[in-house]
Amino acid sequence: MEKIKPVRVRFAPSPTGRLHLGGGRTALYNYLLAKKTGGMFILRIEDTDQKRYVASAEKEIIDGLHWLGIDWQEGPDVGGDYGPYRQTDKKALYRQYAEQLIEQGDAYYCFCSSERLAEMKQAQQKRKEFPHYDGRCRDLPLEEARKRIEAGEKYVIRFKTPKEGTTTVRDLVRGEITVENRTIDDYIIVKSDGWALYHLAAMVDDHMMKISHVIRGSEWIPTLPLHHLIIRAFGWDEPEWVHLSLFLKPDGKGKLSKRESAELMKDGYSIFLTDFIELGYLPEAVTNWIALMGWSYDDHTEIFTLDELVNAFSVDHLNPAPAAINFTKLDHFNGVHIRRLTIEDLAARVKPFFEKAGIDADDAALLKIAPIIQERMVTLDEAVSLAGFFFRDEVNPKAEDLIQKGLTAGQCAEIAEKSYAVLEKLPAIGVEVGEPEMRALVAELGLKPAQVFGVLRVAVTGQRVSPPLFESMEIIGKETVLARIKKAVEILRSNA
RNA sequence: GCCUCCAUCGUCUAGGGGACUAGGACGCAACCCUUUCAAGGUUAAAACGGGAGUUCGAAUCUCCCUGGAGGUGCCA
Repeated sequence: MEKIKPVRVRFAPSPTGRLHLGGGRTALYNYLLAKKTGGMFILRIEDTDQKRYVASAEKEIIDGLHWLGIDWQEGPDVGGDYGPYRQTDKKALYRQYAEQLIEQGDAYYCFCSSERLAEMKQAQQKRKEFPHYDGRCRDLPLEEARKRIEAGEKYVIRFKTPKEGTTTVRDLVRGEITVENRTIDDYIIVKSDGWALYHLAAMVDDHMMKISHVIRGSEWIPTLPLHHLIIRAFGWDEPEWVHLSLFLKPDGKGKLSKRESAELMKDGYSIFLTDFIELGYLPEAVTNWIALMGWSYDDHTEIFTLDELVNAFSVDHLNPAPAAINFTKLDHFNGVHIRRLTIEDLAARVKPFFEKAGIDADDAALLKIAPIIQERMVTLDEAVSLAGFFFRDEVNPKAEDLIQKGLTAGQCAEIAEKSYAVLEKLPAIGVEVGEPEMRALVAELGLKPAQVFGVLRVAVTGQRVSPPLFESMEIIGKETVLARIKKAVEILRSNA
């Protein structure tokens, strides 16, 4: 196996909202590459946009990442040697770098008002030109600009992109990306409020934090040449660029957006990472699922733990094509990972869902129930609908459920009564003692097993679909089982 | 509109000029197992967007078209 150099990578979300699936995957891949190469994974908060800042977002991002099992060696919460890790703590620093660019002639002050800019843009659109700054302030003498600033005029700082030739940047998943320089706008890098924009701040940070690989979403490809030009203007080393494919809506039409998320929640899905907790998904499953969208290992391996992912991960198996997310596949992964859990683990993970449903489920019982519901669950919350009857004092079966196909209420009542008689004589009810006796009864009555056991199942569990009957009865205990059968008989009689 | 990226079953994908009769997974269908529901097992249906070219040979390389996506903010 080839020896890979330790990387320094970063996940740099902006705290403007909730962490979604795409962000989670970007963070995951960064983490995976760092772990795999014995490198460093850094969390950086890009909060220079004061207007869109959401106070709770940083915590949500951290919680979501931790839930997936991702941790970092440097970040706003854990510190590190290359901080600060929050961009709002570095305003003056970005400013200083912007000034350097101006001194070098790679950037300039621009005094154009937003009104003029808007008009200009409109005119350009009319002429079917690509929208770009027309360069009015581009060649303003620096002295004059400084005087205007002293006089109190408002200004921004723009990067001076070359207007001739082409720029080529190499992306590790797509190869070379070439654009004509005239199509790269003179982007604003410092706003009139003095704050640096992403294009400047992120490049400064990546350089100062010695980032070796920038793994980010492909929505950054259009500005990649700009970033390349900025780095080159400073004379810095360029990181390796890795642009990840986008996540598309399940129908493949357009990228994920918040609009649809409310709709999704109704179906038990979400695009926000932390929602999956209450939806009953395992972090193992979500990780496995998102890891396999845009990346693959070989032509048949699909089930991975986080550690296995670390081992298997490689940037050259990244796929440039956008991927439509597929929630039914998530369901599949969740089922697989639930079945991989130990009984103790499953019991512990299912417990909060019982609590939320107002059911006081004790650990001992949970441990007994876990094995018989394990292979029947897709999501953890289903444990409640599947096994709630174990904990309820009473069960209220519906007559229509009690009555089996091809039988009358009276016949079913009789089945229940005869079953009661058989079970009553037993010292206890379970798979060993109980099932043989009941099978004998089935033969004696000349009925199908499904009919007899069907009556019993609904009587004891209150539902048509349940975990295995005799295992269930064993856990419930003889006394309760008999009481429930008795009640079922009453229900059937009154419906006869 | 303009710029850029992308293109294999419905979806996620394997594929790197001959090993392709295009493989796996989800989902779907059938069957087996079965007291329900699952899980499991077996099987089936299902794709190289179109056209040129390069080559003895193209899903793989090139070009064009088409389609899709992203960007086009004093957001990130």
